[in-house]
Amino acid sequence: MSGVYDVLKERGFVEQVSDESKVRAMLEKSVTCYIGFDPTSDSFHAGSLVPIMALAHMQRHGHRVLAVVGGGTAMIGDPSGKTELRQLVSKEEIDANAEGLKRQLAHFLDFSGGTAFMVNNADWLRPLNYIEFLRDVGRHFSVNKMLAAESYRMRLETGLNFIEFNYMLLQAYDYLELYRRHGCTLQMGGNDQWGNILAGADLIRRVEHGEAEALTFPLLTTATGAKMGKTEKGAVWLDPKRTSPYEYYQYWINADDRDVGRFLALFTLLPMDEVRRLASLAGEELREAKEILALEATKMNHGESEAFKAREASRALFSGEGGVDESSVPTVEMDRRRFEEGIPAFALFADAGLAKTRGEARRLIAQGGGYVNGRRLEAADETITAGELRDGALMLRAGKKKYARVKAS
RNA sequence: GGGGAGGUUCCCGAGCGGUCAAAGGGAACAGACUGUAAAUCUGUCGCCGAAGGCUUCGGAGGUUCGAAUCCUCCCCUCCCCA
Repeated sequence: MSGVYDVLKERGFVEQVSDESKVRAMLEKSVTCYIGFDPTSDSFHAGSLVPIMALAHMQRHGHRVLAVVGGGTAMIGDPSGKTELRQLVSKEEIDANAEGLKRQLAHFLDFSGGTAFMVNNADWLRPLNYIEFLRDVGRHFSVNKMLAAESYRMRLETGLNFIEFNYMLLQAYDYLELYRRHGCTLQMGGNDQWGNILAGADLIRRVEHGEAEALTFPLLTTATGAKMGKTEKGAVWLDPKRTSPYEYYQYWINADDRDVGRFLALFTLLPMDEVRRLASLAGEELREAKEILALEATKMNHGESEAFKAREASRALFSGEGGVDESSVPTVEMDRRRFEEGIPAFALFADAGLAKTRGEARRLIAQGGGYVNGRRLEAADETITAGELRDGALMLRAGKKKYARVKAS
């Protein structure tokens, strides 16, 4: 169990720590740590992988980890790092979402051995009595201090309402409650949570005279400045129904050169020696590193067999045409009669999801970015007929990288 | 509660009675170049379409031959004062 701290540090997980030497010493023995997650959706996306991987490391090093879903706080909305009031979510939705999140966490954490737990802060937040809460918790908070906090300062310019202003108290109270219930002495989170986490550690000190620490992760952006886990098409979800393993794999293999080393360290469990070797590859060779990154990251989330399937599909599609295990490419079903009648290419692309509108599909094809079975289309209104079907399916390609298989049924 | 400034297409931001589907920038998409990377260059970037049509400028009404642009009411945001 020794050395998680160094592992986390070396792999790039550490942005700020409340007290480095204390935390390091604390982690020599088994501790209980927690990270809060927002149940505003029933799936995580790649942007949440840093905290998830951090928990995975902690558990692997013999610590107890708590994944806390903010069933209570999600009803408030955390203002940190946001410029606008967040959408409030209903209770029912939150509870259902929490279930989905737990299933995904189970790919990274082992919930069976009594060293990983999922708890919901709704359990203690919802029954709270306002008056008591103000007396017991509220009195420990200085408004002056809160206003000075980085997380609120930004919002002070655009406006912050009272409900959000309370978020810090609730999250601090979470930490206190977890300290009491589970002996939790380390809270981790994204760097935007720094203020909230410290507030919790502070509260524990004041109320329980206990010692609790804080550790934050860097907020990642890609080398081009994009948010981690976002693509033009939206978030990269961990849920295979929202982002297929193939697309997930593609997200990683498309990583910017400059991100490869960081990503290998953060999102795979490969030994750091290997990570460093891969990251030092230059030029075209770096593609090998990206392939490993994509494979390993996909394995973590979707398991080995899906990861290998995704790699095969990806290799086949990008190494020229030819035999592809087409089943791993996103597939859309379409009525066979439409092919028998003949379908205009632009309609086909739009309906297959490769373009949002028919107009966009027209443009795509007109600009030379539309392919059917590897043949570049000349005109957007070209008619595609059943004669083009191969084994009852068509392989469509939009631009260089987007594929879709259309199956006639 | 009083006073002021605003809400424009994904974002920022011009427009302030016709020439506006709406400048400019960013993002995004396609092509060329490449290594499924970046950078660069070119093109595209409301919806349907062959022409042409249709729906947009916070919401609802109104004035006008004609409104994103003028008027009325409403909603929302920010600032100053209470």
